[in-house]
Amino acid sequence: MFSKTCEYAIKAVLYIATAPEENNLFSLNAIAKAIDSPNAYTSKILQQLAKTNIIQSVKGHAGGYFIAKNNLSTLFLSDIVDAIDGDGICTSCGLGLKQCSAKNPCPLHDQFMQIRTDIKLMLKKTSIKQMADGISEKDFSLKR
Amino acid sequence: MFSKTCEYAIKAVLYIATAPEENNLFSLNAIAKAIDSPNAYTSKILQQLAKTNIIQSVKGHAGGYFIAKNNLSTLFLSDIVDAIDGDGICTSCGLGLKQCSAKNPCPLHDQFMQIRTDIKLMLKKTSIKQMADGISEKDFSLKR
DNA sequence: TTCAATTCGGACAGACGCATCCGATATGAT
DNA sequence: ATCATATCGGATGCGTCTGTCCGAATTGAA
Repeated sequence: MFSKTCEYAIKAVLYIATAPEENNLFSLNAIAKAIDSPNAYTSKILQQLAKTNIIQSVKGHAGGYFIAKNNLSTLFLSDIVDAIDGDGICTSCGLGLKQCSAKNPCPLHDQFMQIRTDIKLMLKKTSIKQMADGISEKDFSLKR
Repeated sequence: MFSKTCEYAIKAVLYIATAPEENNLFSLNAIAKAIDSPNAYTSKILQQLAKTNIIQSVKGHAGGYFIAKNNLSTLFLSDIVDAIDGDGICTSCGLGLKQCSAKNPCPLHDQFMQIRTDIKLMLKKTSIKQMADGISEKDFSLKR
């Protein structure tokens, strides 16, 4: 469904979003450990998320990553997926045809239309904050 | 959604399934041309489909590939996807967690459950024969 | 029998996603 | 100032999926 990079990104954002207080910082090491991801690779992903303003970074001594509180309330799963994998999962043809459309449909077009619509809707309405709150409540796992 | 290999496989099977008469043979070259796929690579995929009995092959001069008529009526999209990509698309966790389940769910588990169920159902009930019939009628494209 | 057409099967090449390494840069503490 | 602790950014390596090459095997036709 998602690329491995995107899976790491989602887990990282969810973990950062569990911060109980505003502007609570998490270091790269803490994040990578919490989501059981390779340290160096996770660094790249966090940089990418910072560049697209999904998370914020603080450089230097005692630095780390956090999510601005005003961002958190408007942050959805779709934002992360778009930033990392793009929106191909919701738009591209099931057979990989570039000219596939409602007017010029591939044989699978109708079958996939509904699925893609459902995925798009799910990503759009799944709030990061809501999921992060669920983690602290129910001890959801971000590892294994 | 699917691997490129799987996309080629689906297109190839759909093309072969458009045969108007029983046991109508298509050569590798004809298939690759019809679905706009690399010749040599398509060969590998057709071998794989033949090994899993989704299609049948005839070796030697004037050989080629065909689908046994009694197979065609019971052949569904899920058969091809299972043979090439496996059933991970319908079963594996959205975050790539191996121990994710209803008892021990990841934060995305509930959201993905419905999507995966829908995909599985769609693949299971989408008949190759039915789609192939649609191709001859409406001039669906298997290229571009 | 010989030849041409075709699938089969193994080895190899290329591209891209995944992952690592290391120096540069930034920042707070001593 | 100097140092320790972080993130940043470029270069590089690895593995898998995608794709190619070529000879072997099979079959029908001349």
